[in-house]
Amino acid sequence: MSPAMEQGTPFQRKVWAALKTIPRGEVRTYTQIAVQIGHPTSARAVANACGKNPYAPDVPCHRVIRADGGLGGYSGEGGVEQKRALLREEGVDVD
DNA sequence: AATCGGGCGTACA
DNA sequence: CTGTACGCCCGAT
Repeated sequence: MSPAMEQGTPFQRKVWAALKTIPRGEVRTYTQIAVQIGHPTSARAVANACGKNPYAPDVPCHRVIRADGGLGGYSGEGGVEQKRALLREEGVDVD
């Protein structure tokens, strides 16, 4: 495990765990993740957790999109641009 | 399509 | 500990 992961908040750990369960080539919405970790109303908090996750591919935050089908954003390098590229490589149609 | 308010966890003063 | 500001949001006007 990465050392950075040991410092995350309890909420963040749940989010990361959920993100890791996303199969390659598929995407999940922030709301879905929120529900999966037991916080159905904390979609925004989930997004916040992801944004504070400048971590390695251990946590595929790029596989998380908005509920309306949009990509949302990306705090990682390359911004939403990189996010889109990754999804497209995994077989996700982002147009 | 654009705008508004609700709702949630974290960081900081 | 209380209050304020913020974010990769969401659903309803």
